[in-house]
Amino acid sequence: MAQEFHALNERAQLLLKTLVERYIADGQPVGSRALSKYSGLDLSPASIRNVMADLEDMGFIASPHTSAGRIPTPRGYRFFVDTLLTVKPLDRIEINQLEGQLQINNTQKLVASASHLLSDLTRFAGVVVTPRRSSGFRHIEFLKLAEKRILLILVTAEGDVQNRIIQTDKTYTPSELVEAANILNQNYAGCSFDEIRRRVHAELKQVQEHMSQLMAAALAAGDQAVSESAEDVVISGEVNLLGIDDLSSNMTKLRDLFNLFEHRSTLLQLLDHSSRAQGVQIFIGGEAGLQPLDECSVVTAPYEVDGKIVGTVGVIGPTRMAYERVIPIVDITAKLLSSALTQR
Amino acid sequence: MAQEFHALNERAQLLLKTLVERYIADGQPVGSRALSKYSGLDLSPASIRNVMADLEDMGFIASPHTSAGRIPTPRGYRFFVDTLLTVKPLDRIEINQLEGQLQINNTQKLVASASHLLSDLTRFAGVVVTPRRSSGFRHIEFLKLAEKRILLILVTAEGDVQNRIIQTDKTYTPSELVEAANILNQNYAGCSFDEIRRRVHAELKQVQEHMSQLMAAALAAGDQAVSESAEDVVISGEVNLLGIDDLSSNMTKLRDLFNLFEHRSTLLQLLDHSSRAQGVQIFIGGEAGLQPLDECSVVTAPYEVDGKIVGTVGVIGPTRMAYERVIPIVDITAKLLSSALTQR
DNA sequence: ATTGGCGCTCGCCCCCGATGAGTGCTGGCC
DNA sequence: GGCCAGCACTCATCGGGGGCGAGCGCCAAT
Repeated sequence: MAQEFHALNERAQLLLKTLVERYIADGQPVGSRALSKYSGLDLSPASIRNVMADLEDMGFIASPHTSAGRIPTPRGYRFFVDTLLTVKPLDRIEINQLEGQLQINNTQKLVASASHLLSDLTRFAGVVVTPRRSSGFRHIEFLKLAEKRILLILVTAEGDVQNRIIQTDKTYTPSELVEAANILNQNYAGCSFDEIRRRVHAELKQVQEHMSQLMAAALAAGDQAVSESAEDVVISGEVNLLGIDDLSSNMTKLRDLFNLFEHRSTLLQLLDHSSRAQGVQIFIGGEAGLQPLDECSVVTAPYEVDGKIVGTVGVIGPTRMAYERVIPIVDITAKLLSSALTQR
Repeated sequence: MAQEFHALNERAQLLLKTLVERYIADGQPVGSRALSKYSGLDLSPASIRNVMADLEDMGFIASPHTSAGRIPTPRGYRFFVDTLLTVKPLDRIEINQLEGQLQINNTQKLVASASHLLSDLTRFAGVVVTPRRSSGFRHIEFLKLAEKRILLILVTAEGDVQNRIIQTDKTYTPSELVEAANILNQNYAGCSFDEIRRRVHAELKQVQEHMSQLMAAALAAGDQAVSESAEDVVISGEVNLLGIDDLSSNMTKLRDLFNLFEHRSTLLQLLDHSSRAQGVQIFIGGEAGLQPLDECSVVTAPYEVDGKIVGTVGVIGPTRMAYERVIPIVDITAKLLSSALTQR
């Protein structure tokens, strides 16, 4: 009534805040009585109801049915996280503990342990988009496994190791393999495979026919190896979501959600989207445009190597999650991952 | 009454068989009327009921409540799969199709695709125990990533590639790294790390101090890399189990089940157990001694390399599964995997 | 502007009776 | 002795009806 349309006065904001907090804590629709008790304001339930009606008109809250309390709408959540939420950063000690949990054996394990960290801490699903790989290589090696079976080992510029088995027509001697690897390593380390292919053609006419065959195979394999695992999503702790009653009530929704987890590519789009911005981003409900995420929120943060964003970490949980806890966790994990990757 | 205690006459067997088949097909308790219709025998429901009472006394079937039909007990299932079931092997064409689905890039991918194959075909969860690795190595290599950061690449005897990053105290030159690798490759390829450690101590006193430091680090890393990923379980298609109403009715059980999937080691015990025997093995319900598998069956088969069993493939699904379909699938997958691994 | 009061709406729960599937038993028939 | 029609009985499921209680909107009084 007397409420302006989009502006929320202080009282309304405080009430919205406590309502969202209560709902996140309890999972029960919040009524005017409860709100008058917990808001700190000295108002009777009746007055509260007036404000609640306004909040409902403005689309911040809704009631699931006539005689229940109110619950936040997606828009209500959004306003909450954007302007009402106060996150307290983790203290130094906790951060140090987390740091110890990150395995730094190699990139794959590092990424996996970051994902586990997220899911363990939040008790939701943790997700990490693995670093985008450059298309060049740092080192290449051929190893003879058997007649006409060669193991190709390829170290990317980032220090990741790829490997695959090549079937050849011809039998190569170990020294031929070493020679081929040497040529590639000495002349073309750091180049993209496309470039190498062009230059090998142009510059190495003198290279013996069978050697160039081997190299072609290597390049093709390298191409594929790089493009295949170009970017991937690591998810862990999906199990945790089974315990969340917000989600597990709708069996079909739950299944859709888990199907989404198997469809890495769809998820990747969403998460990639977030790596354009800096800092923690939050997608509430279907904001991402994915139905299975109806009742979910995704909290993400990009991580970087040498100041360049290379991937995203995140948490997927119910919309009704303790944002003030999850946000700093995601934030810190991204930072820890950044620094762990930059060191190497 | 007139029924001998443990022996089932032909009629009883036929009825048990059709009962189990009907129940597997419908998921509904089977009553005497349905059984008299589908058994092929020309018997009235009343007569069927007599036999059913006997079957119940002997513990092969049970009724969930007074006025429902009967469902097989675990013991009933066991008898069914052991002596009543007729599996028809897949025909050549199907097998060839499957063979095409197995990626043979490298062992990890091969195992992963085998697991996917199983889950896709059965619409249950597919599981593969990765091959046990021998503790020796085929090839080792050090690569300098940065000052005091060395990438260790280790090719196992089976042709798998492991990698990890070593932090060193001292800065090594690339040629030192090559030299160290050469020493190891030329003298100790194929030996276990324990053995190498002893022999390096004894034989290479003359090796410079800092070199032996590097090697110690390498050996430690190698040890750990091998033992860490010594044996692992790859699961895929867990999602499929969410759709099975036998399982997803009990939310808590479902959660227990998914928790089991995260506890690889527990699962490993069960699956390892199966790799002692030859051919397809079936665990019905809690036969494995794991509560979460109450209403599940596990169908497994070992696979081999060069005639030696090295791992297990399997399917985890509801006890009420179409065994005559699942069994040949698991069987064939194990054989395909064996041959794919033996080739290399 | 705030608030106590009042009537109203609904979701939840429990009880109840009807329905129907399936059983066990009995007694007669071949 | 095996088979089977008939019958009484049990019990899960389903839909309807009533009581309960939470919470709301509105209004009149302060």
